[in-house]
Amino acid sequence: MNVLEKIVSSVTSFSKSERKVADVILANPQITIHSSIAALAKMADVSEPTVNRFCRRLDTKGFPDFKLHLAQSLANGTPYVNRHVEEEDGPEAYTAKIFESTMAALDTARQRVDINTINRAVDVLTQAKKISFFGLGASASVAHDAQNKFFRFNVPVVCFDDIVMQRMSAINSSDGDVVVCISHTGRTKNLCDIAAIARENDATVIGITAYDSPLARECTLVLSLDVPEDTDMYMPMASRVAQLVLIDILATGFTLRRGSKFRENLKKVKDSLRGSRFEKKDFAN
Amino acid sequence: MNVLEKIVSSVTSFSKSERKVADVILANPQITIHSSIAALAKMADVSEPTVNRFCRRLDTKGFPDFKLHLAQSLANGTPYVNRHVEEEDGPEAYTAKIFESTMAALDTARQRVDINTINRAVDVLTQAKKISFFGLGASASVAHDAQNKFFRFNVPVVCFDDIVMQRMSAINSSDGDVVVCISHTGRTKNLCDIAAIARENDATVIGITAYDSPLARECTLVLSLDVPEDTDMYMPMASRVAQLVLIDILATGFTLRRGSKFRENLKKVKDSLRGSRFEKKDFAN
DNA sequence: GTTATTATGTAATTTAATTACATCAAATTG
DNA sequence: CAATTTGATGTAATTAAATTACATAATAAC
Repeated sequence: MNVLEKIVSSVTSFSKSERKVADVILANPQITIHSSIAALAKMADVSEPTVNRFCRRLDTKGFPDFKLHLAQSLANGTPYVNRHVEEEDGPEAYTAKIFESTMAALDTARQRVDINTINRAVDVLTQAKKISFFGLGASASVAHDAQNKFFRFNVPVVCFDDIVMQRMSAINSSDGDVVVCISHTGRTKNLCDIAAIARENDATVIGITAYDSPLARECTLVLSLDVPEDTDMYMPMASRVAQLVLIDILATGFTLRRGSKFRENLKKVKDSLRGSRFEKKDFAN
Repeated sequence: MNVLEKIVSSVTSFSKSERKVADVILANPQITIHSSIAALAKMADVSEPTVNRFCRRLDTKGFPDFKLHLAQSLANGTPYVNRHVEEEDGPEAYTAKIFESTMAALDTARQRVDINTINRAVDVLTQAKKISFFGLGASASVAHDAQNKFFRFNVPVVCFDDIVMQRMSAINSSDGDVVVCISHTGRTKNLCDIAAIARENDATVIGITAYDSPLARECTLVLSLDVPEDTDMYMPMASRVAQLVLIDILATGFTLRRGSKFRENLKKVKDSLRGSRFEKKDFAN
């Protein structure tokens, strides 16, 4: 266990002043390693020996040694601890926490995702006559993003965030069509209906959703992420980022399957933007 | 480039004594980080100031700072490197690479983001009469996502991905309105226009875009991320994830600024979904 | 309410690192 | 080849940083 994790895990056993030190260090680890013990003590509003004692408590020889350990922890790609945002957090604290818990979520997702299913999903997608992305609420923007990626592949892609359009589209689907339903919880009734309708019409249904959810049961293929979500904020955050990365992975798999000459296609799409953009050189100095 | 690599690469430019120091450090890096400057000087059979000068030559502040850098170098290969996807990668390989480079991008973004600007952006947003999110292409889905977050706060929020609607909306804006323009490159002409128009009409314009881009120049406040993007795929991936996390941060800052009773509001919004969802207990086993 | 224990801070001490300066070695020039 | 300059290196003094020892305050136990 590295020092940062150690601090987080033993935060309860700290005294009041040590807690202050821990908070400051966790909020600004980068700054800490470039600070003297005096500077850190001042930031935490404690005395220098308190900082020193804090270091010893974490089994380091002293402050300089502690900084060494801390530097190594930070270099190790940082421990992605899922720390919850709290009422009294300042901008530094909540910014760091959100970045970290998002990274922690991606780390979990990476470990849990089933490569086999991804591969099968890519299979299905590359052979699709038409691809539809459906999501509601926060998942709607993930669906949009997916459309933005897949339309480049010269495959008919649709994306609806309107439940009526989704229904109509699902009813019209047929063999060879792929419908991707996106929902973190997998418990949105309307979307479950869509999945069921699409399947009745012989479409292949891929669910980006929770394993063992009502939606999952309606799907041909389930890409489950099972990312822990900080529900204190009542907003989907990390889960949606994980979904997007999954979309990236599917899109990447798609292009790789199609081979290198297909990549030129993508370049053409990107190049088509040229006229609508300011050239980079105009602003070089 | 980390310090160890730097030592190796600049070994030719060292003086005789500096060379001795380099040799000792490269031979015993682990020992070095736990040695004093005196001990190291003795090992290398040079004077202490020589060691100090050696450290400075490597662009560190001094010996302790050098040890810090060395410690980070030794803390073995940052696990989250931005590895590019290659033609012959199988599903495992590209899945891992995309997860990793996304995490690496977030890590960079976290280090580069300016907390002060975030704080000011939150300030501006909490005081807004109306908030508009504008993006085009891949950034459009980020704008949608932002709308999905901010509409919960009981503030008028609009989001357009249609350039005509954006224009009309921007012209209608006035003092107290906040317009958030999202663009990775910051070089999309249409969006720069929108920002300019909004500013002419006294709106505050926040840009989530590249620092020192044409768009950035039109903005009141610039939230720059500067995330490295794998352009081989010709699709925005990591940059867009970083933008989303930034939106999460702004939304979180917003709710924290509004205090705890405001959080109950969010809960209400979430609870409103109850009827449209299958209850969890129905499926617990 | 008193005592013991732990936590924290102040001031002194020690240790480490840096600076300023002196000396030496090598290179360059007349 | 001697003289001068430049750069490299070391010595000693100085400054900065960290640690220790001790005192005081807070807390818990009796």
